[in-house]
Amino acid sequence: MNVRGTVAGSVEVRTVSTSYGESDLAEVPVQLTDVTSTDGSQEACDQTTLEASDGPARERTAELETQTKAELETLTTVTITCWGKWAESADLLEPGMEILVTEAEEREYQGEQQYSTTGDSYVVVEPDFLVNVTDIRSWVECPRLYYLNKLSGVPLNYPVTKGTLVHEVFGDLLRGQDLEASIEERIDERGLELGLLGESPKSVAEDVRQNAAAIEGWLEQGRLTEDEKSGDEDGNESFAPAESEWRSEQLLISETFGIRGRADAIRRGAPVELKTGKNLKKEPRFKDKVQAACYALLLEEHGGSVDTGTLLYTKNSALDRNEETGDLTPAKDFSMGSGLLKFVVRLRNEIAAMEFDDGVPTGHEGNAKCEYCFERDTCMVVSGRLDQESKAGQIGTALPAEEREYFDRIYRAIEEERREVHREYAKLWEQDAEERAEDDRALIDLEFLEKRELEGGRWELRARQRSPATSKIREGDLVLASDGHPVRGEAELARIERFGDERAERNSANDSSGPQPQELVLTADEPVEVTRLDIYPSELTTDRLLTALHDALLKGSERRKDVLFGRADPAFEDTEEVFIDNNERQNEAVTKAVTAEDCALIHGPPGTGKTYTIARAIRAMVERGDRVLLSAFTNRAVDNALEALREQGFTDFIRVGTESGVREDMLSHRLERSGDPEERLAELEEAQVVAATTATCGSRTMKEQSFDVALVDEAAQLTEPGTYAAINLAERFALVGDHEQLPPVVRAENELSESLFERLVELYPDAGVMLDRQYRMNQRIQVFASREFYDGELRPATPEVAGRTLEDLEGVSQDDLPEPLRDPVSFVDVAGDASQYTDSEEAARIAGLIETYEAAGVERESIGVIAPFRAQVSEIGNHVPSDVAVDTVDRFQGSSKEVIIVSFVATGDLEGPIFEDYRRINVALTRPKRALVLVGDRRALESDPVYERMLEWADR
DNA sequence: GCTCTGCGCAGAGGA
Repeated sequence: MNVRGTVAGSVEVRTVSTSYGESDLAEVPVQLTDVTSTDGSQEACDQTTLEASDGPARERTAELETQTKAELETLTTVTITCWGKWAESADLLEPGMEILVTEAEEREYQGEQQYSTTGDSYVVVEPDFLVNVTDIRSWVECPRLYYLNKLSGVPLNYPVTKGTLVHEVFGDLLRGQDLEASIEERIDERGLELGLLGESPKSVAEDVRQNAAAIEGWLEQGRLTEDEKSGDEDGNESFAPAESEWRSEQLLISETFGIRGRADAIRRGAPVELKTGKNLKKEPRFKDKVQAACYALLLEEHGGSVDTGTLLYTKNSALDRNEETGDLTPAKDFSMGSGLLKFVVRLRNEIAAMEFDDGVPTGHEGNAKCEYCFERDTCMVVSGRLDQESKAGQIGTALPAEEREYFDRIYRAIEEERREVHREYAKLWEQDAEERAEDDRALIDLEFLEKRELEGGRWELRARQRSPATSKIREGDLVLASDGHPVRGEAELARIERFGDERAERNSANDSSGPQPQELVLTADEPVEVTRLDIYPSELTTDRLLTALHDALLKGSERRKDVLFGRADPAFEDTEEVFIDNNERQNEAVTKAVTAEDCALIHGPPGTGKTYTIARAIRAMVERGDRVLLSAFTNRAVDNALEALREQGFTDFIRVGTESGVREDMLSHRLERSGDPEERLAELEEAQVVAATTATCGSRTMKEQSFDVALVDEAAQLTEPGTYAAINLAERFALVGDHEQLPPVVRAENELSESLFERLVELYPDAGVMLDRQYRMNQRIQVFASREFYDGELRPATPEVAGRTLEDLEGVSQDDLPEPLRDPVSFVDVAGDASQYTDSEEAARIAGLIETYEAAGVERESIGVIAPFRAQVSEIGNHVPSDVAVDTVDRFQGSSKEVIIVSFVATGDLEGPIFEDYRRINVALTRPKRALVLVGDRRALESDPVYERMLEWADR
């Protein structure tokens, strides 16, 4: 049986003598959460064990969860005895951690129920924490390596790029591709990367060819022996291996062992790992064996039974005949006993236990000799700066206490975010399909339509929704495509190429028959018969935040840090130049941005011409000879700023980003990754202005770039390390934002929810400027936001803006509106229904309001509806025509409409963070130009002072 | 409980 629970006390480890001799054991007090029988017959297929574990045991878990804390404390804890080497893993446990023991034995001892490990058992610490195979690999070599990779990332270097290329070509060969065609294509794809490395396609191709020769020879050899066995003599020219024998690059997740990774290849169910190094020894390198053993464990959970692995060292050639063995091939087969597999799980447990604590790791070295280590310098610098003990020694001086304290704090906060990502992974198997679909994290019950092999051996897969459903899955996303279950079934990492059938979209645009079932087109390495798609959680963002923090604190200039830590005031040059002559604050903002020697802060309330100001500042910087990085949290903001630049006649910029992220009208400026290395490099390096999201600024490519100035928009929506990702690349920086609007989106409540922008604005009021004239709202609309959020400083830029009404629009007559709606701000009292996140009465009333405005001549496209919850957004969507924009507050930020209707979904009380955060209401109320209608329950709104003032303003 | 954008995924390796 499998036993799972939460550690409820301290673990006792001791040595006892048994009939087999001395043995270690650890006694772990555990509060059981799950006991699953595994003694089913051998024939039992995966599906039945699956159902068994979803049955009574799950119900018991649910029962436990609903019990009160007090009740839980009185529950009896049981003892799990971990024998032998498992005592080492048990010794890592701390109260609160989760433990899973497979194939455990149950017995009664002195009236107490006990469990213990058996010879077939595995002990898994924190099983929900998925550890990467490559992390286990570096951990076994030296735990410091694991930290260093995590903290500072792996920079661009040729050996790594070459290794990647050889792997890609290997995969192509397995998929039956022609060698030369594959090499050419793969090198072309990495044009930009090779350009940055200063490599020519010709020499790289030669390198790859040499490595590939070893692979081809080996594949050919394997094919011959297979042919002999099967008597097949069809003389097939291609090296394409028999389909059933091989599988390339499979992503595997183990919910039992808490491991995930992608195997290079699988041959007859056993892992094959490719290494582009040379190894003339008889045995594979130990860390390589460990890596292969990880994949073996993963494959075993997916129904295989694995006892061998193969390592392919492609630098070995026939000339390198091994002295000892006479071995001619680059391949080394080795057997994997249960001892190795268990050792691997214990390594994995060490990482999982260490990551349970989210503090900065101190790190300890393995037995490897530091003098041979390629990471030695980085290792010494990190130990020196963080004042950690190091066998290799330390370089540099330790960070001052306040910086060290800050580093620790932000490190923890980022790790908390990472943990949230891990919780998302766990949900892949903890939630059932319906729950995931309800959470918008999966599309289920898809109808598989067809698969089509593409050139290059990949597959195009098509599926269709049986009924319309919403999800967070979008075009360009990477998803887990499965035939039913993302972890237990056949699953493959796939990219969403197209989402939505064009025909269906066109048909639904003009009727209100509601949403149509959508058609999906995906691409993947293998032809999965897709019936379900799950969002694939990614740690990429947290990884990049961590390296941005590392770079800012450990590698950043002292002057920069003096400013960040409040030890030196930002300095500015003098200038008499006037950049904008009709708006004093905008001119001051551009002046500050251009003359800043450290940093400038531009506070831009709604409609104050932020984007225009940014574009003007960039042009002025370029004129002074500066190379400028333009960045923002979202793609939309980056493209908006570029659009403003283009409107001002400036087009010497390059947009770096993904094809699906960059807006269509900016795609012509997008830097392609593929092509001629020198051309790509020139495009990037010769651009005066480079624009990318902050996430992209943390990419390997962008980290190779340097700038004079970084200008960051939407800075109030960025976490501190998120901001560093951009400003680390530049000497000076200017942040533009509004901390009275939406804060950063973070999963966990922590330090990351305050932006660097906000902190610096408070720290250095003199380095900042607030734009105070807005070009959007009728004066009456603007009053409340100005008073409530901007100390009354916000005012209309011109009399025209102050006095704008619907009457100015062509074909609109205010006389056709009912009296209350003639005022630019009005309130509609709706008693509302009792549901929590929707309100159908409000929705119906809003539909009526839209008809009223339409009757008065207002076009549907000029009207927007804002609701606090997505549920209400779709409720309203069911009531109103599809050409009226209906969205959440968050997604409306940055845009505006002539008429805005706000649905408050407020009945009874106003509890809930959505309403507590007044910044949200600021955003909602400042979207309209000419008319604002508030729809909600007066009594509920009056219960809060801010909303009460809002009503007074609307009532006037 | 609710809001939710990004990112070539994971891994590629030098003696």
